[in-house]
Amino acid sequence: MSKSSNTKRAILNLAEALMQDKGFNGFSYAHIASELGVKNAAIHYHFPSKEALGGAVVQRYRDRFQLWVNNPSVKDLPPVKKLEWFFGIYSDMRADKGKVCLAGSLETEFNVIPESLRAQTKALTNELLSWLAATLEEGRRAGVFHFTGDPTRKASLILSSLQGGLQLARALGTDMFHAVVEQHKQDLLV
Amino acid sequence: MSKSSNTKRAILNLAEALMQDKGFNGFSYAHIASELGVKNAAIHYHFPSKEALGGAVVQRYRDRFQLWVNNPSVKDLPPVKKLEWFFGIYSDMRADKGKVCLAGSLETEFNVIPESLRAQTKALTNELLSWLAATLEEGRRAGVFHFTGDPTRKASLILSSLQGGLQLARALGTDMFHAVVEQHKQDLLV
DNA sequence: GTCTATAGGGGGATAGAC
DNA sequence: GTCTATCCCCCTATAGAC
Repeated sequence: MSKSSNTKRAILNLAEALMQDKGFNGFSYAHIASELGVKNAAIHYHFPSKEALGGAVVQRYRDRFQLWVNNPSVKDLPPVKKLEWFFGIYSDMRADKGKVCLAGSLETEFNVIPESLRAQTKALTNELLSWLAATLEEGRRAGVFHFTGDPTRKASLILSSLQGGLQLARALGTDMFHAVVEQHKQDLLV
Repeated sequence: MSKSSNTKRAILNLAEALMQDKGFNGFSYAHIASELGVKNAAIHYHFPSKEALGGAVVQRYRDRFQLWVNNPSVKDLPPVKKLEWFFGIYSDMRADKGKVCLAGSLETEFNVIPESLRAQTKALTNELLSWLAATLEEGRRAGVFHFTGDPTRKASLILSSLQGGLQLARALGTDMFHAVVEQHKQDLLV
């Protein structure tokens, strides 16, 4: 039972890392198996199909984000600190072997992944965007963020640039990603 | 000879569309062959390997962009119109079956494509960013664009958000992409 | 829970006829 | 230039032993 949980969690961890590194269609059961020192079939025992494995990865990713934003250590932060925390998530991905955002990876592969994963991708993206829009609105009302128009519109700009920035950094280097973050701070806080 | 050119060009066109739709590792020679009504081997005659095909697609894409920006019909445009033209390229991709930017697609697959394609991706991204930065600087000097900091920094924000915006739109709809563009116009022109 | 063994399909690529 | 035929590899997935 505890051994089961360990393997299952290890598979999830590796699958998540691989999806952010190579994409859903860019890794195989063999990658995970060899890394974990088990055989192909062992993975199928825990996750009957690759589609199920991918779905579990995204579901856990979503749950983790909701857990974070509902935790007082984030929820009670002032808007500026909340945003810095959010930017930090993406900076950490970049620092962690040049990973990209899971949502961005799945959106790029949108037309070559199973329908259930597309649905998971939509849900994840919605949740990221909703939280960001709410945070921007909160900050503008508090007078610390400055932007015009609908908060959701500004949120879509920021979210898309963080996604795209992590990708851009693969071609042009980490500085490119930090430039995106710094420019947002300039634009919002001035 | 003319028949050769026709087939070769048709392969390039289809491969480019497929890379923007499904990614480099998301399409196969079989896709192209069946669509064109030829056999697998015919494609290998024109492009010895998939790597060569992908490289030719990106090279043509780069050449086309350089041709555009050096043409008087774009080169002589005022900065605001230049930027609108650039945004229009991405809007057209979105309208064309939800394609994403070729650079973004390749960056997401960066760790699962051949080295020669990675080099092509870097070159393409550099060229897009350089042109955008120069245009932003030109507009700021002319007093029509308003932003603070290095033009390349602002350019990296805009480019990454266009890339990411096309991807976001796959999950949340076309409005999400237009929101990104509109927000940029607000931010720059106010 | 994990193994061996294998099925069954799709992928890129090549040889040689036409 | 395009075809048929085929090779070989990697993939996901399953059956049944341990």
